[in-house]
Amino acid sequence: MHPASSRPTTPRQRARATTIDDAKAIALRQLAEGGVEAISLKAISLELGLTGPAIYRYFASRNDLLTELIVDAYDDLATAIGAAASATATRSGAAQLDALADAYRGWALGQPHRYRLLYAAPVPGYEPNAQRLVDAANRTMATLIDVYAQTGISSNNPLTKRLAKQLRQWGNNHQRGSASPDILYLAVITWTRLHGFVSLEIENAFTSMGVDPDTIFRREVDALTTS
Amino acid sequence: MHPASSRPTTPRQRARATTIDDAKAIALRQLAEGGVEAISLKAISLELGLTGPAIYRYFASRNDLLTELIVDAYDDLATAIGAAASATATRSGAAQLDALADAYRGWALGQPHRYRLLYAAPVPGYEPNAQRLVDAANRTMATLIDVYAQTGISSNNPLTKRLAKQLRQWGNNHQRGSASPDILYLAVITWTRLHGFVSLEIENAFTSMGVDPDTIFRREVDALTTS
DNA sequence: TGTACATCAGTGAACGCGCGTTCACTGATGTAC
DNA sequence: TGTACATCAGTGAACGCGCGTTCACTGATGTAC
Repeated sequence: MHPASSRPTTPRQRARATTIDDAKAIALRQLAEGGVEAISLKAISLELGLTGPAIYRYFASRNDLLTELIVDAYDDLATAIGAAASATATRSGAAQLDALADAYRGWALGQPHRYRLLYAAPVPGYEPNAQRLVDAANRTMATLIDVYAQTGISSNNPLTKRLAKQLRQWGNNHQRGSASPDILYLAVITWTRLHGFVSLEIENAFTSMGVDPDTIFRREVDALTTS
Repeated sequence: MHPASSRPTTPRQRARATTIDDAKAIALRQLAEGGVEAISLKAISLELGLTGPAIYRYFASRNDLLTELIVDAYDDLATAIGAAASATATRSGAAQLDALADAYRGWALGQPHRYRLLYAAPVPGYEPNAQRLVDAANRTMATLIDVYAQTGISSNNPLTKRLAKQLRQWGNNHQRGSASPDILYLAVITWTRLHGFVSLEIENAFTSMGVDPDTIFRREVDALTTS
């Protein structure tokens, strides 16, 4: 929750970390209330009781702040699903997957603005820091793979050699070389299905249909282990 | 493609329809190049060779233009998947579903900016015209249901009475009362899975993983008919 | 422990920008008799 | 077929807005000897 204040030493550094956290909190509120375009460095600075330019002591540019927020969100989501898996580590694979899926969905429903931020279209002129974003996304994915590997769930759907090779390569890139292609494949389709469901749910697609999302979600999660 | 010019009678009406179409084309280019926030009424008007305020003869507000674009996109997508189904109407249900899925994915990959527009977060202060958007989304969904009903595919996964009732109600709301709950359920999860896959693919999630999207997509579509 | 210097937070003025939208208006096109 | 009127497209001036960002600067806090 407060990565910027994780290693405060001097008073000045502590004050600085606090200001950064406060600024991010305001930015998240702006995001929740008005979408990405409502995030304004100047407005944040004024709300902090400072003048406009002061904020540039803390963020080099608006894009920098956005990058921070996205990275934080990825890390936060990864923590949430990791925690859910830890809490159910002694239970069956299916139960662990249930917990993982619920954690993912719960995180998104609880803070839809942050979830949208993760998968928002790339802002034009936003290449700088792209590596940080990719890294953060990969950390989240790695957590998902870890949880999956831990469940002991396996797929009965044989992969082509080509796909298996690609998946193994991908696992290596994530320092997850030990994970089998089957697990990696399941992680991928779990991700696409969770994202599809959840991203529609946060736009209220199901409530406007008059259909209970919980029931369908449960069935979709079950389908992952029985296909 | 040109809904505004579908019923031109007088020269003046034709000129008007042409201007509207031109304006929308420019808006779509702005969308493709810079995202939603890059769509500007004033800039469109100037590019049309008019002065700024002239555009208000054609669109009452920026939100109105956005609504037009979204409705057009829904209709266009519905047409695309409907056409794919018609073209394969004499083939097997699985083949029709393949065609449907490919059409959906192809439409999105071909114009990612318009696909994003469909599922973009609601712009704050955007309630007016909400009904038009809901109607357009429903038309698209109705097309998907029709195609599914036509394939003759059925689910072997029994639904709870409660879910079946909700689905039937939902079908009635779309003038699709004849469709069975099984079909309606399949339509829903087809939608969530297609959306999950495609929305990640247009953000290049798979290419950055080094995994071939075509193979996984095919497998996911197959999974729909064998679960 | 005290002094000299370096670092850092914050100020205030200013830049250029493009946006959505309103208003009173002119002149051209279409319509009714 | 011609005239009187209504409709409509487009103009030009103007509004208020908030934004990101740069720059030269002051004063406070921290650091080295």
